[in-house]
Amino acid sequence: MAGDPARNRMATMRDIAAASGVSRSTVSRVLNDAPTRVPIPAKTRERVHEAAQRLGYRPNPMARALRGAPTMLIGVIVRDFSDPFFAGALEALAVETMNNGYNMILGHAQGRLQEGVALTSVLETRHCDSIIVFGDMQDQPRLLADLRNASEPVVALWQGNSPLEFPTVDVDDDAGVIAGVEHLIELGHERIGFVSALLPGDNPHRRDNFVEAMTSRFGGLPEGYVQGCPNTLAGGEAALRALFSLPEPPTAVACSTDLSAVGVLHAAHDLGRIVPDDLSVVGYDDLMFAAYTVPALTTLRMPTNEIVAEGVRLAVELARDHSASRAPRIALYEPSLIVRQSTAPPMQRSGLHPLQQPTGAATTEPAGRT
Amino acid sequence: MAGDPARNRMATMRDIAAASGVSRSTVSRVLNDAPTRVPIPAKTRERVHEAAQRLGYRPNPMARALRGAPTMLIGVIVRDFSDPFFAGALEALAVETMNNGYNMILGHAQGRLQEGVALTSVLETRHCDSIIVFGDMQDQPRLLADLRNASEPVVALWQGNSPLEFPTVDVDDDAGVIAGVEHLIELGHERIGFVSALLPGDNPHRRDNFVEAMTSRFGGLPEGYVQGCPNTLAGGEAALRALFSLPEPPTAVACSTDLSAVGVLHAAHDLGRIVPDDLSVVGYDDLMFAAYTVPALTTLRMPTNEIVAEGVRLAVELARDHSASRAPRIALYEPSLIVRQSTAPPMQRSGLHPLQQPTGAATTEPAGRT
DNA sequence: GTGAAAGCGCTAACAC
DNA sequence: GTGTTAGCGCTTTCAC
Repeated sequence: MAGDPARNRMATMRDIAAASGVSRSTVSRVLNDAPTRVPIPAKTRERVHEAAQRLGYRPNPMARALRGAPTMLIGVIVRDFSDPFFAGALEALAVETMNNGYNMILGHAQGRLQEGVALTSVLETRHCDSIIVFGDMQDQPRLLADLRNASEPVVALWQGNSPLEFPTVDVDDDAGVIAGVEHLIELGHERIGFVSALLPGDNPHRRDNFVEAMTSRFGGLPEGYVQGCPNTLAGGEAALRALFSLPEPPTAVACSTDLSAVGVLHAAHDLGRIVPDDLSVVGYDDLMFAAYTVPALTTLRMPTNEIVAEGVRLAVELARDHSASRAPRIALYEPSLIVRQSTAPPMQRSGLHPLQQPTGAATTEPAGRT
Repeated sequence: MAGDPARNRMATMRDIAAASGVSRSTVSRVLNDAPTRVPIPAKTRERVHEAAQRLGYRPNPMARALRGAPTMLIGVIVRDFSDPFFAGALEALAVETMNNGYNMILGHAQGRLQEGVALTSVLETRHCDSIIVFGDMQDQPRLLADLRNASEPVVALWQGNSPLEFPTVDVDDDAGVIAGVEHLIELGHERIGFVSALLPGDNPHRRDNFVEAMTSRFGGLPEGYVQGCPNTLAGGEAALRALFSLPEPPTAVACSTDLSAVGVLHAAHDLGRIVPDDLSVVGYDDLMFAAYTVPALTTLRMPTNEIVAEGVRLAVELARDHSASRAPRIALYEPSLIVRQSTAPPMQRSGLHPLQQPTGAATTEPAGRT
């Protein structure tokens, strides 16, 4: 009665060995196509495979891992994926890890925790072959320290301008911000404001690039032209209201994220300003929604898939090749400007005080089907 | 020379035993606070703990799992999280699993594969204590069959109207659709169209509810008033264009997702229709962006956090209590209507052919700060 | 050509 | 009070 494997138990090599009349080692050799000095006869292989098939055998990854085999798991630590940009990048990551035969195990570094999170509370690391850190973690010193000491290789994506501690893949924010500003300048704008949506823990890298670009171009920047805000729709909204309450508001606004840019568009609409006639807006990220805002948003698109692919490639390489260099280094990818309907030359009414009402009738956007 | 543990190796119980002069079993007992007949003296415990601390000991989860201990991993199979709704729900899931002391391991059911995906290619299941399926998987029969046969308990969230095969938590779509339609009817609308954005593999549940509600209310529905489309911004856009090319277009449109509703708003704007004056729009999902569309979208909000919490609770319960019932059953949660600025009473110009140009000057939305 | 045996790190039943 | 031992499922020498 206790002869065959209990109905509920997963078939093991022992079961196959019993069923096919060979020993466990032979089963292992056959199933793994292990190199063997003298070939195992086809008949034996046949029997083993048949039994494995019939019993629905699947190797136990835990037992393999215990013997040092890779778990084929990549740990991903994410700071905050309510951010729609990260949500999109995360999907790319899921697909890419799968294409490499890995699964993704997700840890969530909730920013709210006071003292800082320990790695082990975010991710049971010893499951993973390597770790990908996703987003800026500068306000999680404890976590970073744990990562530094982790035995698994760590790869960082979109680390902002955190100090370079791991092999890193990121977007070239200098080039992106400059491309956005250049675009506005070419259109004839000079009074260009900046909405600096701060990701939690992020240093204002994009903002600094903006200030530098404007300073080197125009020799300076009016007081109040850079507005910091949280990276939310409401944040962008508030920032635009602040910009428009300046004595001489900008004719164009560059935003450090599309999320804040959508808030800016909304606020402009509320204030009765027509985009792009009264105000040009440039975003950053090219979220899915950017093409469908009213009007469609001019923005910077990062090569997200390439960045993610390179990150996964690195993570896999470091996991496989224990001797590969884990030295901090960075690979940068260029964003590209996507021009849509939210940018146009400034209207010629330089003398007009910006807080005066704009002309009464709103003009309809050009339909612009893409 | 080979005395102390190799520099690079993770400390094991054997090391602690050696360092503190006790046996491995004692170490295990102390570290796990195992119930013991005769108490272990505080001094011994002290020594063991100290050694563990000093050596940076952390238990090897693989070894534990091999002995049947839970892995504290919940597998999550997601069909498509480019859908912003799923992205949001996924974050709730990540937080909730962490709050329960679990990590989430993510598998992505890529719809593109011809034959259908096998569970094992999506998720190395034997890592997980239980599995949560996220979204409708009807077009993945192979995957569903594997799930049915899986030894881990399976919980389904947002399964649409797939046949009930697992313990399931979902939103009450009947109530949601009816609430949306009732709202439009109360405003005075009678010509109400429906944009049925189809999630991949989804049967048109929300659509059927709509048709039923309208039929029972008005005795029928004009030809072409239900437009199917893919669940994308472009899909919603195309659907609205189709509705407006009907001889008698609707004065209001209910959409089965916010994503399509944003496309509808965009298309209305392109067509020179003012929302809500010329057209009322109701969405479904209350995406983060819904409050910031132009104009802000009236929509249905699901109690996402509650649904997710219940799903995780179930998954954890089934993982812990092997004898708990895994019988298919469903828990439904009610969505609630969020009224914003995209709905209003229809304009009184019933005779006007809807393809005539609307009045020339666009009227500015009421600012409506919330 | 194949089997026996050891051991990965941990736990639990059973000694002493 | 604590140590010994066996075994979770698998791989891998080594022996026959």
